[in-house]
Amino acid sequence: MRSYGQYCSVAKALDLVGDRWTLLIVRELLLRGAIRYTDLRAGLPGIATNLLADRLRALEAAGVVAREEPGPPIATTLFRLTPRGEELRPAVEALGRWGIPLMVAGPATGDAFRAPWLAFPVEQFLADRSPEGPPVRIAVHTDEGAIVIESRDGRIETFPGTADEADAVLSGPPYALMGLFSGRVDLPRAESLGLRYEGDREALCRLLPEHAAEGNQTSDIS
Amino acid sequence: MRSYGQYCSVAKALDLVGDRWTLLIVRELLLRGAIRYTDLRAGLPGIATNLLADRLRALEAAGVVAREEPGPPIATTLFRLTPRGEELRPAVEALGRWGIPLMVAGPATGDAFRAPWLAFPVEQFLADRSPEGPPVRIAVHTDEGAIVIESRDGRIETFPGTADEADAVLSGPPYALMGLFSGRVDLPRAESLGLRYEGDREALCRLLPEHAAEGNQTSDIS
DNA sequence: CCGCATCCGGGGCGATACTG
DNA sequence: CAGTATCGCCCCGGATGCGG
Repeated sequence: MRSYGQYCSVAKALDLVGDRWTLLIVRELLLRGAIRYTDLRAGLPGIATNLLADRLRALEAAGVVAREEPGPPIATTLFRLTPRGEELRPAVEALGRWGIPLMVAGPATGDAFRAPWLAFPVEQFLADRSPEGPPVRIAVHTDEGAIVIESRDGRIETFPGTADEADAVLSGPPYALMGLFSGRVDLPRAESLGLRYEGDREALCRLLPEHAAEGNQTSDIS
Repeated sequence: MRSYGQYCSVAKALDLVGDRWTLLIVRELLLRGAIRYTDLRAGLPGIATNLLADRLRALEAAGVVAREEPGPPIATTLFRLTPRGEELRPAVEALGRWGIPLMVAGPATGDAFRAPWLAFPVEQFLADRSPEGPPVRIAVHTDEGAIVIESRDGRIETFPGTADEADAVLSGPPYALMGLFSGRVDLPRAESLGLRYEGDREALCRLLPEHAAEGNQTSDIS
């Protein structure tokens, strides 16, 4: 990209990661770790393939991304963030936090979706209300992938992929999941938006924000 | 800007502030508060005037910037961040922190500079080593503007402009100031880079990082 | 199939000139 | 002072090709 030509740390940062798509590439690498070019591309719906190659080269030159050629069990190239690239996490997370209200407002028509993107809202909204309790694991399944939400010692973490032993399994359209996570709708209302769940309801409500977890008792004195 | 079309909070944020120059405009508004179009432009060397107008319109539509028409003592328009725009501060500061190593490395030839941009490194590197002491105020003068660094109750703040009653006054080229603030060089070495100071040396060394403040005693037992 | 390179059309961007 | 107007250019988007 063309440099801003300003002796300012914000401008210098944007000289390296201010290009279109660049911070979204960093997002994918933060969420997915070491990943192949093709999977990276699948996580960035809409990007042109030549742009992805260009950006990866530029990020490599900037010391943000490293290319990894594992020996022969694996025949492919992996891309990963360098430690310096990992240091972009606070910046990407801050942008993600700022964008959450725009996401709660609902998807635009035609918006693409990938399950790992839920990590930002999850880590923003969910909190363990019984931090001393045993670790809890929630699987989230969508049409476009799955993530696992784990809480141990009161800390919430998310990972892409499925879990063998989950205490509960959530599935449904992204907007219903977002409503539930953000506390904008409660569980019954989320179900009317298409959400389904099975497993330990207590485990689920332990992590959900107060409003979303309301009515978690099958019979409750109103 | 063209939307990324992704139902992700980072992508949604970048849909609004990911355009070229946009986050630098937010930077200026964060550093300077309510400000006129012309001063905004002066704080963004290199921007094309039509782009600034376009971006301000887009930011206004996005609810990030508000246009203010003060009554007739003042005959001009002021631009300021809305509360929603102020919430971008963590994101801009995180990017600024990430960019600081690039700034410590020194300016590129031809880089423009404005004094308020020092706010990010100052708030990153400086800390009050005598938080219980009386408030201290350092004026920083450069060829391209001045800022004031204030510490009270252990908290460091910076403001654009000059101070009437400063405990010390620093002046010199940006690179020398950055070296001193970052602790890369000590006071004598900063002077050899063109830095000048007058006033209370103790007050200065109270805020500087350890290495920069070395040799702050006129006669010291080595 | 994976990881690109090439080509081409359109629009965002940069620089300058001009105006109410 | 606060923009608008204009015009190249290059970045970006989308499609296709291609070597390993």
